[in-house]
Amino acid sequence: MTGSDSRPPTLEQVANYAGVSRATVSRVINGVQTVDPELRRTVERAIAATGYVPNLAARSLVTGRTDSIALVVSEPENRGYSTPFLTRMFTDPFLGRITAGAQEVLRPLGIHLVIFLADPPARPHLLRYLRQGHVDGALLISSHVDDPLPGQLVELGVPVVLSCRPGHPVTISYVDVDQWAGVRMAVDHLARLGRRSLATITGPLDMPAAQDRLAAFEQSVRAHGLEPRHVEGDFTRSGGERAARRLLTEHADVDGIFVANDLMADGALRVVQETGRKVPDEVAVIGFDDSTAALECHPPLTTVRQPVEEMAGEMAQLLMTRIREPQRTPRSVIFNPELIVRASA
Amino acid sequence: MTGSDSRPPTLEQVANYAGVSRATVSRVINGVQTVDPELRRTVERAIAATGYVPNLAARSLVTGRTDSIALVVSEPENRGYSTPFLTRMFTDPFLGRITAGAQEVLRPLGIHLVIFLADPPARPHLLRYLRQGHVDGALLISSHVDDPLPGQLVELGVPVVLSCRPGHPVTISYVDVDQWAGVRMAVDHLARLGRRSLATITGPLDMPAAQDRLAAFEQSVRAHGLEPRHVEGDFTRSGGERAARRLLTEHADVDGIFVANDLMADGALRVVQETGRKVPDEVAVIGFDDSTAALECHPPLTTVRQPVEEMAGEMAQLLMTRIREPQRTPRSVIFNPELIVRASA
DNA sequence: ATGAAAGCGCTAACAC
DNA sequence: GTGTTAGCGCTTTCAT
Repeated sequence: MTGSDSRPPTLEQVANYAGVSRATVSRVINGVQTVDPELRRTVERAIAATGYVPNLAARSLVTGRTDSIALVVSEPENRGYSTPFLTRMFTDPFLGRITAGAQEVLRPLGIHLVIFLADPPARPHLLRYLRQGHVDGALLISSHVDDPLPGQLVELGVPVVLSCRPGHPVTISYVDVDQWAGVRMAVDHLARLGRRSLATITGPLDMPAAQDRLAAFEQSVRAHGLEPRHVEGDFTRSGGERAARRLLTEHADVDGIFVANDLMADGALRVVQETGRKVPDEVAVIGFDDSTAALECHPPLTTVRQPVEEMAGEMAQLLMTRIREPQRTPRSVIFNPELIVRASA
Repeated sequence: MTGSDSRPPTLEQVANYAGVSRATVSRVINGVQTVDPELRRTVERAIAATGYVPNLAARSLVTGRTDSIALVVSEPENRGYSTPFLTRMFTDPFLGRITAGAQEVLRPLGIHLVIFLADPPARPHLLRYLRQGHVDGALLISSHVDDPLPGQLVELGVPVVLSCRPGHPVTISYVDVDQWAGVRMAVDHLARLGRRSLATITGPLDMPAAQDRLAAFEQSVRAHGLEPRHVEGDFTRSGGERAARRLLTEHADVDGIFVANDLMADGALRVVQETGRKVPDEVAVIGFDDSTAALECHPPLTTVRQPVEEMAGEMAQLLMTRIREPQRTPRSVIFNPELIVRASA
């Protein structure tokens, strides 16, 4: 059946071929148990012979479901990043872990995960895409504090789960790591190593995660009777280099640095060593994430582990229950971080 | 209209609201010109008032189109990579450039681009997804030589364009860079610098692009009367480090290295310098891609530029014409590379 | 320029 | 356990 027929075979054609009704074929396709085993085999042969594939649009029109959900990575506006959005997304192992974790949960459910990268010019498309019912719901990653997307989606009635605490209060499920606990672990570790001149390289301070980590850093450092310092970075490797350079210039005496993600920590590590300082003896460095980048650092990076895969899996689960029971009030889940000690601190 | 109605408004409801027929509303929605301007405004008001959004499934059922295409990144089997597929995909800036280039073309056409990462466990899902008509066609990235996916898709009648020369001859459009020309530029440059002991770090040798670059390297080096050497890498940064370590052990006299992509070149650069060799004076290093990673290398990387964004744009264009005119024979387009000289060679 | 009506391919009641 | 039937929401002839 090397289909040169202009149109693909339909349920009806399969039914005719098998000498049964459309309903029976439909039942076989959908795995309904109440079908005579013999008839089922007849139908299955007919399906194979005709090369039949269900038409999704038709099914979706009647069921109202699409069995696919979107993983949306959104950036509300172009800030002064040196690297374009798409490059950043495809340079940080973070997204890969999210995808893997979500797929793990979705795959057994027969749900497709489609990835959607929404930089500013893509946003109108994204909204259309989601409103049109291409997907049953969305996992939303990122979110600068003033990202309007979460609100818009809720208003549109699209089931959504966020990847971290929303910037503004919205009635919405989210999953996050206990940022404060994680940062405190890092700071305590630095203090335990006897470091007294502590600084942090932050993420973009318009992102909730970056804000949380900075606030937690400052409080934890003060709790040790020390004076916190910080430089703003942008979560990229080269941003980490730049920030470290600035930090070492402004505060040459720093002996412990908490970097808000592993990618920047990698960059910072390089710069610290280029300036002739030994890691970890003269300057200890701790990252955040425990992504693959942490292992590729020289020396291997001590870092605060986020269970990203698990978190993404939980997001998927929250979303599925939200899709199934839209009126239930949103739940959120906070995960525990863990300090992974390697060679950099 | 904060829709607490269980079902979203339909065309019919808009028509009733506006006091016209469904056909007229449909025309307004689809921008058909033959509509009285006044009526059009009435309809537009009705659309706004009801908060109407077209139902994609219904439209798609009748038009047979979905106005979205998939960007599929496929890996046929798990080879012995040290890094998992998803991590690799989200660590190499390559995919981001592909996405950007494709979006550039697709966006003005109102076509959505959805990304689909297909590691081995996801493949059955992918096939179902594509067969079911979720998308009008697919841009297929990657392809190990024995990837069955291109063939399967062609057989299924899914319009496809490949990102590089297919491993096996298939009647299929593809876009590629002139690998031979690019590699020759790199080798000629090394020779011009007086390097006589040349080696290459290759990609996984089951990928056509890696094979092409190795073959081209060997021929170009021999053309200079020199003896080519090679070590197999895996296109990742840490793979580049490992390969470079092996290379320097086996051939301590190497003074020029062509690395099959920028990411591995970054790793190689690090290792070369760790062993006390100066770059470029003692060892010259040239990469391939001219991705953002090239600029972040220390020193900045001399590399062979692939116009990835343009190539992806061309892929999108080829795919769209293939979708519109399925019977036309597939066309392929080869792009010219360019040597970007920076500090590493 | 507008409306009426015929499906697109499928699922889900409902009858048998 | 199987078939019949009524739509799902939209586009698109075909009349008017």
